[in-house]
This record gives sequence, C-alpha cells and structure tokens, in this order.
Amino acid sequence: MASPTNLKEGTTPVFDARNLELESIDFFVRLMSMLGMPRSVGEIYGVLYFSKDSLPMDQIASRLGISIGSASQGLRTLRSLKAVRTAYVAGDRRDHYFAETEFRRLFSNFIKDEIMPHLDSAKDRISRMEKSLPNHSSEEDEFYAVRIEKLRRLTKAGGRLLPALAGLLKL
Amino acid sequence: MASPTNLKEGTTPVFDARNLELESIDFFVRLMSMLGMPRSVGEIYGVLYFSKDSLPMDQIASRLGISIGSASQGLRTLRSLKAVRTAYVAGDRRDHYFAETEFRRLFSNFIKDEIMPHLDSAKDRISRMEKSLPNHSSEEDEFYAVRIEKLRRLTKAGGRLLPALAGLLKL
DNA sequence: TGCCTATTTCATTTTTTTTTGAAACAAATG
DNA sequence: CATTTGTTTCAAAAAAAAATGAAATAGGCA
Repeated sequence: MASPTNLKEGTTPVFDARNLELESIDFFVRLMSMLGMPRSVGEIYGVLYFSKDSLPMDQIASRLGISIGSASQGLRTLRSLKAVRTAYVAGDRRDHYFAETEFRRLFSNFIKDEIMPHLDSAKDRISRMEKSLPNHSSEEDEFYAVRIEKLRRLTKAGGRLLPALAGLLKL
Repeated sequence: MASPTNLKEGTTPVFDARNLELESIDFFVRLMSMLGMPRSVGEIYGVLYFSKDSLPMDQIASRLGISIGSASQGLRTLRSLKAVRTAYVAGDRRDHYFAETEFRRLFSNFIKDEIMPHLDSAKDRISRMEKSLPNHSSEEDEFYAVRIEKLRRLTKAGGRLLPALAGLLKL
C-alpha cells in the first residue's frame, strides 16, 4: 500500500486530496461491482476520476497497492468500455491513462457490450422454447404459449428500453 | 438429479415440457446472474415460471438436483423480491410456491431493494467528498468541484430514472 | 404433551472469480 | 543489435461466493 500521506505532486495540498481519492475509489468500487466488474476495475477508475493529470500504469498500481498484472487487466477492461483513454506524454514511453467522465457515453457502451449480446441470445432461446410446443395449440397448452409470449415481450422491451436509457441520462 | 423423462403429472405430455423447462432454467439463470443473483435463484424461478401448479420446496430441490438448503435460501431471496408467492394447498402442510410473472412489478421491487439503498449511501459519500474541498474555492480546485458535481448529477439522475424505468416497461 | 414433518440456519466444503507474480513479449534507446 | 523499460499473458495462489448437509428450530397433529 502506498504511503497514505503524500501524493505524487510535491505541492502541499490545501485540501485533503487523499481523502477525496479514497472516497472516489470507494464510490467506484461499489458502482462497478453493481455492474459486475471486479474490485480492481473500480479502484483504477476511482483513482483516475479525480486525477488532474493522466497516470501511467505502474503509478496506478503502486498507488492502489495492486499488482501490475491486475492493473493491466483492469485497464484493458476499462479501455474496452471506453471508460479510460490514453494520452501521449512527451518524453515518456509509458501510456498515460485518464478517465472518460461522460457517463452517458459510458453507460451506452456498457449496455451495448455487456447487455445486448445476452438479449440477443435470449431471443434464440425463446425461439427454441416455441419449438417445444405442439403446433395445434390446445386449450391445455395455452398456459405455456402465454408464458413464452411474456418472455418475448420482456426481451423486446429490454432491447428498446436499455439503449434508450443512456439517452435519457440528462446529466 | 431428477429423472429427466417424467414430470410430476402422470399425463403423457404431447409436447416436450422437459425441454421447455430446461430452456426456462437456462433463460432465468442468465437473467438473474446479470442482476447479480446466484445460479440457484435463477434455477428455482426458471422451474416455477413454467410450472402450471405450485410446487413445494422439496420438489423444486429434487427436480433441480440442489440441496434443500440452497432451495430454502433461494426461495427466501425470491420471496423478498416478491418474485414468488405461496399458495395454500388443502391437506398439505408444505408451502407451495408459484412464480410471480408480472415483470414490471419484479423489476420495480428489484430496483427498490437492491439499487436504491446503494444510491442513498452514494449521496453520503459525495457529501463527504465535498468536505475534503476548501471552502474558498480557488481556480485550482475548480477541477475537483466539477467532478464532484458530476457524481452528484449522476446519482440524482439514477435516483429518478431507475424507479421510472419499471413504469416504462409496457409489456 | 410428545411426535413427526417441514423449514431454516450456519459451519464446512466446493466452486468460481479475482489477483498475483514471473515469464514472454514488445518496442524504444543507446 | 543488445539492452533496458514497459506491457501482456497465464498458470498458480488467494479470496470471495455459493452450495451442501446436518443440527436446530418451528409448528401442526394425534
């Protein structure tokens, strides 16, 4: 674990930047975990969210006290969600990361990448369910047909609503 | 594991009810797992969703091949979300469970129970963040103030949008 | 009341997920 | 082109989550 008292910059902080950082990490660890992301991903985003300047991977890892393996994987995840981007820093071979803070875009990407694929395969599954029903629907089978139809409506509604959701995010 | 060929009823199925059940379990295991629920919870709901008559716990467990401990805990979870309810069956001391299939209500409960509490504590965390800032906001600290404000807007939007979401579900 | 059946609880085990750390790889530099 | 630095990969370890199973509890019924 990094020393809890001094930050990267040599300047004397006139406010408790370390505390801000800790609250940020806490905040995003919980948020990400609600979205099914591992702890380290939330930690990394939490550090970057309140970092004025972009940070190289090794600094992120050492500030959080996590391995560079974790940092590499976490950053890969965040990159794929477009939740972090890299900045070029002259005279430094390392990639420097900073947080993308437009939440609207973030959620839109998350929904597209993590949710919609499941909805698509759910549609296939529902089609397979219908194949289990007899074609001549007797009174008896009505129950099953109705339940299948409910699932179809649910996935359809999800498919419309979720992508629209990010658009409603007026932040 | 229960015998895969015969169902509870003695009637000869004219359609592949077991296959329907398996697809249902698959469907809900995935859906529930997206919502952070354990496998067993999805399995149980999946069985009940396509069950014409309500089922006692031990039958649910044996049909799924899970322990009664798992079944008990899974049913507790589903009860607390109001995703299953119990029916009285004359001459049987056991509770008989059936699935609540109004998804609008289910999501509304889920959001209220599993999401909103986190949003509430997020608000506290944001307040603590502001305490880390100096009261006289210099040009320098503007960056942090803006980022905190973004989080506040995010949680506020979440607090409005998510409860409204279930209402939008026109199934 | 005492027995019997159904359910819950929870310490332990199993399974799954996440992290680590070291080796492989990549790519810039002298 | 050998070296140094930065990054990724992945098998193994650690941690976290879930399931089990047996003991405790509850509560109806004779």
